[in-house]
Amino acid sequence: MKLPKRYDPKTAEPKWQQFWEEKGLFHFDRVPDRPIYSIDTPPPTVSGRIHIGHVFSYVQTEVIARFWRMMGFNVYYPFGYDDNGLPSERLVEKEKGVKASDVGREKFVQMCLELTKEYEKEFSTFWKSVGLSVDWSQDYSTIDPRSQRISQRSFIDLYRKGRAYTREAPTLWCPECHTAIAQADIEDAERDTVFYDVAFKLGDRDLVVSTTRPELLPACVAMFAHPDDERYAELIGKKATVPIFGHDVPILADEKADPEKGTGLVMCCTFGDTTDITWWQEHGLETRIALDDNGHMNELATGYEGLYIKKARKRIVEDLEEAGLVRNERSISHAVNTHERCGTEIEFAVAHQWFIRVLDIKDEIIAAGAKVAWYPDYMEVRFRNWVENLKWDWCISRQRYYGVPFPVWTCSSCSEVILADESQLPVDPTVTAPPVDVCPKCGGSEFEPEHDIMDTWMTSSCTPFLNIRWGEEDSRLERFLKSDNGTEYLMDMRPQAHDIIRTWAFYTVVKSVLNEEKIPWRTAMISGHVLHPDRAKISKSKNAGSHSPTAIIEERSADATRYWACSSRLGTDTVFSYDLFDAGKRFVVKLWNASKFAIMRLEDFDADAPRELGAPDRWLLARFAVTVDRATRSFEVGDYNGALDAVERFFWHDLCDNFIEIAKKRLYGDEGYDDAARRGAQYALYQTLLGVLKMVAPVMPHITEEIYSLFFAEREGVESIHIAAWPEPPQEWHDKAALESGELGLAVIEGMRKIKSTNKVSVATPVGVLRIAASQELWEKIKQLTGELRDVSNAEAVEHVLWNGDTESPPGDGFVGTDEAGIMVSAELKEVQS
RNA sequence: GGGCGAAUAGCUCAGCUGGUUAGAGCACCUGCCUUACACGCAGGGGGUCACAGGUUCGAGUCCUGUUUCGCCCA
Repeated sequence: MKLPKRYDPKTAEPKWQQFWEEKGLFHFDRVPDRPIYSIDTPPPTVSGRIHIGHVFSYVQTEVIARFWRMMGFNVYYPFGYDDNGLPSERLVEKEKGVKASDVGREKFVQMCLELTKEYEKEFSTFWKSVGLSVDWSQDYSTIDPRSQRISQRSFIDLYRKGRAYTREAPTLWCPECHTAIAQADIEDAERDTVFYDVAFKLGDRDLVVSTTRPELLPACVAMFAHPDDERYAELIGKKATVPIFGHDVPILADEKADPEKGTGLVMCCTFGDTTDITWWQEHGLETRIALDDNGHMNELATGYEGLYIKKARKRIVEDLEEAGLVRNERSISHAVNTHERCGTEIEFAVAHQWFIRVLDIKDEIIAAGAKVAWYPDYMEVRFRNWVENLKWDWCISRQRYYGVPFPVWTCSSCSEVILADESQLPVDPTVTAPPVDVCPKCGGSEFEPEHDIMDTWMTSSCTPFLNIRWGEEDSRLERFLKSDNGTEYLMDMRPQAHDIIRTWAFYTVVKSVLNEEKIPWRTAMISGHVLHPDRAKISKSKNAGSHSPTAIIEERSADATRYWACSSRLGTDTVFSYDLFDAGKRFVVKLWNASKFAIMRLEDFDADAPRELGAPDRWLLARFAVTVDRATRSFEVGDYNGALDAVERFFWHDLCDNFIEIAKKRLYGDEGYDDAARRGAQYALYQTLLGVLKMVAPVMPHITEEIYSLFFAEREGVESIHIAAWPEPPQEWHDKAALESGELGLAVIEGMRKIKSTNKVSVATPVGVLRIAASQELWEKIKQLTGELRDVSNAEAVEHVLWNGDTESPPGDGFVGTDEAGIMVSAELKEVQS
């Protein structure tokens, strides 16, 4: 059989993707009797464009799925879409040019559903073109009824366990999105602003405070100085008058007031920052709210009502200046907290919100995180640091529309919380009546449905539950649950990028610990980011559009792209460059060409006929055995890069450049070799090429499948390389002596090649006598290779010159050294061309 | 200010538990159309492994400090 001259990924890749899908090769339970390996795939938010960073991350983890499948596992690798929540809402508002509040809840939710469905189709098509070995029949979306049901079930369980609570409290608030948010939704941003020194009055005395938020003057409830600050010691306990607004506020002492900052005197407003909240709580201060939910001044800010924050600030500063109360102003750049979804500076609002109590169990969460094997391991530290630094319970209510509703009603007379019945789930309390007619506590019959929806992370933190169908009739908990040293875990692996350790990883651990008292996964594979050449992170919100992944896959092929993704170490960021795509492409071509040659020479290979393994064959098999060991150990701990490196080196260097060159004449069936010797070479070639294809298959699934299907599939009796068994070299291939003599032989070849290269002649140039100077001991190891050394050198004869290294060079002319100590080589070139 | 990571050839990256002369690809130089591959092959040049100390028989690898960059958090 003759393979076509060239391999064309443009036609081959879609062909194989279709083949895999039609054959259902990646279906969970295709081999139900095998042990399960389950993967908690990240459901991407459909609100963002797919960028090359996604491809980087997904490929790095998907190759591991392919590896375990070949290792004989029943791999569960689903796909999901995170389509509920604020990100999707913002997408719809942007694309359709509407505001949720104008359209109405029902209509808006409908628009969200429609648009996200469209995007999901696009996403699936794209991910198939990358060659992900996903079982598409297992896909889910975080807004689908089952996800909503599981999410609500999880909430009800947390409520019953006393973990979910509601209360009226100052909460992080986004005035743009008009909703409460959680600590994890905050992003720091460097912003330019102005520091104003504003004079308060105490009698005739000026008390100057520095502030960047003069618009919060109407919300000022106190002034603070450090207790040791002598400048203000006598003022503590007195009252100062707030400029413009004229109300009096107490002057108090607290250690959190920094004497070094500004004048050392600071105003406390309800609420400017978290310190204000602490002071407000600890000192029992009054509450003066001057901002409404949309970031406009309210009636408390007399004269400025209805103005948006920035505008109010400008006007108040003007009025202060006019009154001569601004003593100084200077421009500064400082870090502010913004909402990561929209970039708006966050405010604080006092409102009724739902929370998950986590601050009291930080240690438990940290301990659970420590039981997960993080790859790379330092990612666990990031998880721990985040949990240690938590300041808020997890705020899970959002004053939005598109998301999972709280399965909750409240008694209108006594505020008793009424939970939905399991049979009602999923439930929208605004359209469904509560499961009771009268309040079990007070007998009241009026109920108020909860209008808020849950934080989108409340559902995405359930992904292990969605995968195991937690609490559902078709629950897989029993099947998926495994334990390791007494630690029970729900799934085998969580793949994700490091930027969402604080959200997705953290919340998932919280849920698994609280709902199930288990850790969510045995391992977590944390991948890095792709950076622009100017080192900025490529992400969905920034720099989208450049390096379109669709274009890259089309131009460079999925295999080359996957090779690129596997060329940097797990967890580390990489600067985008086409260099490694090109390396991947060359690897594909080389695999094709080498296979073309091999298959031509293997066509008549009869594995059952007697064969004799020559020294080069034993050397190759020994090198192969070492390579399989390393590749397997690497893949087992998620080190795709180490595995690929080992296999590529073996293939290119050992198999192609050396073995094939050395064994060529034997493979051609040239004179001087009998059939058994030829079959020895064929055997080594067959085994190692097949093994290489298998080990490369996780990274480059298309080219390997193409080659495998053209020759190996029929002989091996397995229709696809991706469900073939991972190579397992027999013990006898681990042959130390063969390795040693092989290396010596290569040293001879290197010397011979150097002679030809120095003389600027072709490597095919005939040689008279090839002389090998070596000790008797070394020669014993080399001499079994004389036939092949003669072939590869195109020499008439090979002679041994006894030389123990006791003289500078052996007797005779033209000897060159080699990398192998103790061997020198000379060769008489027959047709020296000038 | 705290935490984590990175710093290796002109560029993009490897380098596993410390062990001869630090690797790959691109780029560069010299050759070679060799019955798989010129998208190739052979040979070569190029690195004081950020800097300064330390541990060790031995350090790119471990420890301490410094500098620069990135990420996360205050």
